[in-house]
Amino acid sequence: MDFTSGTATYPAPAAGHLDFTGACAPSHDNPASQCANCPVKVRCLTSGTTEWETVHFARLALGRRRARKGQAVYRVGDRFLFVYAVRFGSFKSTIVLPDGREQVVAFHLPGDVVGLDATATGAHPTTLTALENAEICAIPYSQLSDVSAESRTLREHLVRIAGSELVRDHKLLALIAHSHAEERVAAFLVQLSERMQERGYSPREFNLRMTRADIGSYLGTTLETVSRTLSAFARRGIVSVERRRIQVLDMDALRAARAYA
Amino acid sequence: MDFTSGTATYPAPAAGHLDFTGACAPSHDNPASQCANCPVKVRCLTSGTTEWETVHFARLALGRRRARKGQAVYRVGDRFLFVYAVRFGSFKSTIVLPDGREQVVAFHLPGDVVGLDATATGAHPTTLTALENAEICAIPYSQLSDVSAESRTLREHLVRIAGSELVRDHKLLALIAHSHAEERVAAFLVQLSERMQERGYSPREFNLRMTRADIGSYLGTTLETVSRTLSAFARRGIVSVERRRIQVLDMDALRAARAYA
DNA sequence: CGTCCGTTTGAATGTGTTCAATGGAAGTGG
DNA sequence: CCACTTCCATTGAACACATTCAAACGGACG
Repeated sequence: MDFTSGTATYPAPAAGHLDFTGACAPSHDNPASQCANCPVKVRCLTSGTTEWETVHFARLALGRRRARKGQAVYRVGDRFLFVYAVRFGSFKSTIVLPDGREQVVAFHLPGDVVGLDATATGAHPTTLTALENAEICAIPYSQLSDVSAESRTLREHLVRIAGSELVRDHKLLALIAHSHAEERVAAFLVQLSERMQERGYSPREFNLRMTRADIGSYLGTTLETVSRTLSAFARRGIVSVERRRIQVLDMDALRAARAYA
Repeated sequence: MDFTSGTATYPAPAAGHLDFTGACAPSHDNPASQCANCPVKVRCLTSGTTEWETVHFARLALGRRRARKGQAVYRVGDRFLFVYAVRFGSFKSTIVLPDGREQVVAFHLPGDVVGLDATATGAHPTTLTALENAEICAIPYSQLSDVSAESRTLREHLVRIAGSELVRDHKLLALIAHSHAEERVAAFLVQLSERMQERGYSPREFNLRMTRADIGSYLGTTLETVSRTLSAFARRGIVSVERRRIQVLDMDALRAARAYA
């Protein structure tokens, strides 16, 4: 994680997007220019579209929104109007259990497109909460649907985003259903490490932006178990844990510990 | 389940579709007539489309396929060419764990549309296996994408199908992550009961078409625990269990036992 | 400077797993 | 058509793992 501080040691994306307090207009920019400069465009909706298609895409009335740590972009039950793309910062998606507790179902990093699950009912089934100060791009879904009529790439990309989420959910399901706490935490760290690397950050050193409770909820255990497991990994020299700062000392051992893809 | 035998006691769909050995052509029917007569069309892709859109939909080269109990329609890694709609019978979707074991991620009933998760990579991430003799409709995805360019309803329906799956997965995730075995089994039975009712069958009496091992895998527990839990419910008079035949004797108690939506 | 939140660690408890054996149903092949 | 085989389900007992309850520590923030 750690998308706001400048701790990336790997070839980081142009540092401009880290400027949380920057002077960019907060909403309804021209999407063509907005997307052209967006550091995460390769992961976003426009990925793979031709120039011709980008013209159509430019018709979208995109809006940027900032979210402070702990703030919700949308909540369970909110009317579905926008799909969102993370520009920088990180988020968690949670559902509300019948007893009122929260269950984390996903963590989102820059470039992730979020909210398509709301197409099921027209209302958001999840709450999207910022884990740190962050910025997100709001894309009107009805307009997106219009534009996708004229672009096969975009049309299929929309379904592919949902499909990718399904694949991830199934892997998570398998992880929770058939592995022990240690394997879950290892898998979580490896997954995070890989996602960091994909975004140009170090896969071996990063900050967790979520609490132990969030991780525990996501992995189907308790915060105590997460804490104990991290300590155990540290004791064995696999990682170094210092509050939320994680250093992977032995990636092979970590991968071996997860026993899951 | 029990979609092949004639045990439905509720207003059942026209019995014609139960004719597994019927004389219907095995593939490449005219979709217009095929869909018009399909007993599950209200749940399928054409749901909500106007007559005008149905004309476009008729361009699709649909193909029917039969699957015997235990046969796979597609396997992990197979190239993604078709989306499938269950006509009758039931299926399970499984992923393969690194150690070779199988993990059930979904059960499918008539009208369910399956396979969109393959859009993520162009290859199927799951194996689709028939739990009984069944029939399924194969829809070429590229053609579907073409047609959806001209129908907003179909376009959004495609995304909605994936979105609905996401919502179900998240609920399953929460169930496995934060509840005990008894609640999981109760939730499974209630969910199945509701899906039976939606399809015009009795919500209080049905056959499980999957093994205890399948249920256990799906619920993140073992077959022994499933068996024990069912026995416990039977002992308390909540259900009657006779091999795979389930009778819900006290639906309120069953709903209360799950403590989950 | 004080409070609160998040994290770590300990100890006891309980739930589900694992290993094992049995019984029965269904399907196969002679 | 019967016998055999195989798969599926049930139940028991010992064990292991994670949860729960509890306390203490440290950092962050007002």
